[in-house]
Amino acid sequence: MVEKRVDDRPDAPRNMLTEAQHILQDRLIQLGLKRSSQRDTILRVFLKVRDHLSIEELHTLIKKQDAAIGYTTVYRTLKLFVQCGLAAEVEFHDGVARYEHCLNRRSHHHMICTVCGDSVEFFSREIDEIERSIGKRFHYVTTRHSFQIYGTCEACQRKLKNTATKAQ
Amino acid sequence: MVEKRVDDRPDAPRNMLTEAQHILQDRLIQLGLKRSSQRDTILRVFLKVRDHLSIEELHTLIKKQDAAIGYTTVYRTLKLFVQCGLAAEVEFHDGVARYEHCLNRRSHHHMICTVCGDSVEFFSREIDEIERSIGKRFHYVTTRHSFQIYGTCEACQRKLKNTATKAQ
DNA sequence: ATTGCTGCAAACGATTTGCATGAGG
DNA sequence: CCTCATGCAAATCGTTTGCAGCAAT
Repeated sequence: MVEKRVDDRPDAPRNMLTEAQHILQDRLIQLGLKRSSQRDTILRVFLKVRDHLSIEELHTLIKKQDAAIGYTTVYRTLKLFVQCGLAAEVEFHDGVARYEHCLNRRSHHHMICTVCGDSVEFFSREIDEIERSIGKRFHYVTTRHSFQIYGTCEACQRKLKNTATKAQ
Repeated sequence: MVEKRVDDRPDAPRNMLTEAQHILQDRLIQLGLKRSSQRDTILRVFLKVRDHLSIEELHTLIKKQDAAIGYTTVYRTLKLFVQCGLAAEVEFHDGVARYEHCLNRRSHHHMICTVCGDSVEFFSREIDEIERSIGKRFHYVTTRHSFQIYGTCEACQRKLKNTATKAQ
């Protein structure tokens, strides 16, 4: 439940790391904070991974680069990345925080299988428009929204059907 | 932070309680479970309240009817209500579970002020349509979705502006 | 030098569970 | 009677915090 696709394809360009490092660096200075080798390592690993990882999953990957990095640091650093606009929390609403990087990433949403936990990404322009118009109607300054669809994926539907045959 | 509007208006009809009691009763039998005075009391209080309450808020209200009812029972009972289709969990993503009743209740969503925690309900037919079409496209059997908008309400915008005047 | 960062262990807060007892059918 | 429901206290789990020592500027 830990290995995730690592991205070495052209659409996760080498220079995304550089870009992210600059953003982080600038933001650290703005906030009066400091660089650290741990933050560098965590950023590097985080950017290599596609999709959303829990802190635990991330920590497992990070320890392969530097076994000394602790759980707490990963928590703290991911929060920092969110502040810097490098990461976004994904709300799967299953009791664990998940993060994905949001650099060069279109706004998207997730549909989650409640049986196996798998998920697919989808895009929807309407949703952004709804945020805008509802915010306007009720005089809210909106900052973000959260949208996810829950259901059962094709594979799990099949599995459930097979299990159900004798029960029927 | 506990008192909530209690509904004695015509659109929360007397017989909603009766209807809910029947649904609960039927479902209990289906599941091989039993009635109890606690479950009755919790249902009665729960239905009287509009909007979404945390377990803590609910427990406070419930204790006024029967001081002996424990925290745990409220947790367990609300889960049961969800199973029975009487309640739905509201996902505000602030670390506490909130429930609202979903009897005779149009599907709706929430926009939440991240400063004061206040929220407004809104309706959107498009969202239901998006669930349907995305589910179809990826061959998911969808069961529900979760959508909320986060931002700052009008009152908090004013307050923030006032606080900012000297900082500027 | 000063201040922020780290890792560990302990604290935390919401929720869940184990268990002895009580109530419902 | 048998089974489920209850209330309490203890356990759990993800996350946060306090703190002493280390690292960055």
